[in-house]
Amino acid sequence: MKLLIVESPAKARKIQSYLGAGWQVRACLGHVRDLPTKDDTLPDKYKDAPFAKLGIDVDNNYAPIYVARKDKAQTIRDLRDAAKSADAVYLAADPDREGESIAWHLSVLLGLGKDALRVTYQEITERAIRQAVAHPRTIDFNLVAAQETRRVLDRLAGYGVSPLLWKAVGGPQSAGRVQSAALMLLSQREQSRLSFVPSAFWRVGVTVKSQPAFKAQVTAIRGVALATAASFTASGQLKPGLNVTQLDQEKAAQLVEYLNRQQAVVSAVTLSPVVRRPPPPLTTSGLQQAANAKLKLGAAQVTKLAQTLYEQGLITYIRTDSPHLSDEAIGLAREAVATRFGPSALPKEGRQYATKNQNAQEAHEAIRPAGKFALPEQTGLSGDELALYRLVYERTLASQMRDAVGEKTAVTLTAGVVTLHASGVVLTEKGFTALYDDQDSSEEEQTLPKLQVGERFALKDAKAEEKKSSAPGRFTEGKFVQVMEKAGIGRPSTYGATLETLQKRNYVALRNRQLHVTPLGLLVASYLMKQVPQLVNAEFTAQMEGDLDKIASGQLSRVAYLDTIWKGTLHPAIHAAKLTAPRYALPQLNAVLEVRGGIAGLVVSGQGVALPDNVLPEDLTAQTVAALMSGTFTSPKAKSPTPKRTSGAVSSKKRTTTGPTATKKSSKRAVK
DNA sequence: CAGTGAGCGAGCTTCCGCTTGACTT
Repeated sequence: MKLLIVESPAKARKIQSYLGAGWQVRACLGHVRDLPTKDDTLPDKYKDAPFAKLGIDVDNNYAPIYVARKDKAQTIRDLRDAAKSADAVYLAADPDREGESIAWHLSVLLGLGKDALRVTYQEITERAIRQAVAHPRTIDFNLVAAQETRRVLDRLAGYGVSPLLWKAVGGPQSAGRVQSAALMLLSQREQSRLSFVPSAFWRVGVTVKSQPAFKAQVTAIRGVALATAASFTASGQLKPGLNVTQLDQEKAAQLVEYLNRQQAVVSAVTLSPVVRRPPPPLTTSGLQQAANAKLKLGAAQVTKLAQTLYEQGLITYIRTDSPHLSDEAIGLAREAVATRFGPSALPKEGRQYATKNQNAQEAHEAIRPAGKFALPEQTGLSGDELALYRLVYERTLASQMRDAVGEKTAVTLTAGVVTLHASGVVLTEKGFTALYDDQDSSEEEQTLPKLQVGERFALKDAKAEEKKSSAPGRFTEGKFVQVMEKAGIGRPSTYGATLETLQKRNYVALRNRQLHVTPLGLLVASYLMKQVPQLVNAEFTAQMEGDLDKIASGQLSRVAYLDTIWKGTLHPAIHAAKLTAPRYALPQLNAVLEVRGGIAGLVVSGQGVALPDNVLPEDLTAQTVAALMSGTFTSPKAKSPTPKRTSGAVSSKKRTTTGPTATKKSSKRAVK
């Protein structure tokens, strides 16, 4: 009897069915050993070591203390028993950095030694599995070193910087390579919104009485362009060096009257082909984004639903960064498309998609229907589960369908001294959009008639409209998962957990499905930016990934790299960091955000007041600030009215606020 | 003398990434 150990139980069942008798396939459920946490009891030799809590002996080549994970005690016992009675043990954790590490930890726990048998495969088919077990290799210790470097760095950074926040901010705060970089991205967006000054401008549109009629916008007067949102800076000024006309209400009204008396002459018609490619098959971040946008589901809920679909064998593994489809999957998808839309809906060859993500590890396939591609209505699912399966199903099929093809028409018209523009798109071949449309349907483009240069039309219904430039929008959970992926922060298995941590710490809160940074979050981000800028820099992770690759290929030593980062950068910054409580000025309100004992407060002309739990920066206006200071403030809208759709991650722990005396009660450690 | 409350000081918090059930609310 041979024992094969994989990570996931679902995978184990599948592979067991391929290998059959003579093999026992078991799952280890991910990592089995880790650095100690405060709940772990250490081996006697480390009990009194000064680095026991940190779990890393920095002065001894950053040697980690590894302990068997408590939550895996039963799993480890089972695997040991199985290994004892096996003739050979094959370690088949996922083919990536973490998987190689898991294989090594297993080899230690099961006493398999340096020559333990390691196997990897890229897809789960009988042929691929048999091929893999026929050609085992040994563990790649450089790759294991790369993982250990990542783990050690994260512990050093997290346990090094978090205590600064305990002292400067108070309360159980936290910082880390991933959560703090994510908080910084959100905080920068919130700050640019806070400082944004909207600019008003007028736009004038008119209906052109052709057959059929269409709408055109005024773009210039006497050759000088009209101001648009893009003409203004974030501080509400016209961009320098820009020659534009800025209408006021009166001038806009004059223009409306002028246009209604004019005829327009077509002065230019530009036709250009439009080709839209289908979106790629789903990855974890793509699923989060699509389910959030189309089904209004929160990150935690998408994960939960997708996990149940995975466990029912309806879709493939849900934590992946690869859009790759196996040949078998492409065949099944093409078959399903042909059945539904006929063979003409398919391109000659199957489509394969490459990842755009530099940090992708590509240990798993894209998220797609598993097995025989059950039709959504045949799955027996209902509600959100059905909707999510349908999304996966349709995105997979769409990725194999033909491009949507059409033509874009752009028209310029002249009406006296006024220049007008109109454009329209006509799809001549619907392609994949017959099944899945990823364009926002609210931005539907109009259809223009065939027009000739020199044609003349009357105008009617001119309308002037005041518009305002708007600040960059906040992120939804789905959108932000994509931002994290693009920045290389976090992994498919942690995007959701990072969002939960930020909410649990009360740095970030969801309102109307948008991620807001809380006052506390602004203060923490501003403190970290000032004292430990290296940690909040999104580039930090990207560079780390490059260096980990060098360690994995043997070009860089683990100790040399950790010395550069820890002794050269992070440790000096932590050592020099000031422990003063952060402040955040709100100049428009003549107010300052401060923090005492982990609770954000507002100070106006020497008077301080603690902010209630659910007050967000967007709530802080002259009126609310006055109400807060006079004690007549009532909390903004209570919890979201549709709790089913919220992520479920929001901490509901009640804080007792200390009222208007919070500032007076300043503790000395927050000052010194 | 017992009960109360202000004031002080000690002890605590934390990271990221891989996987699911086994727990309680």
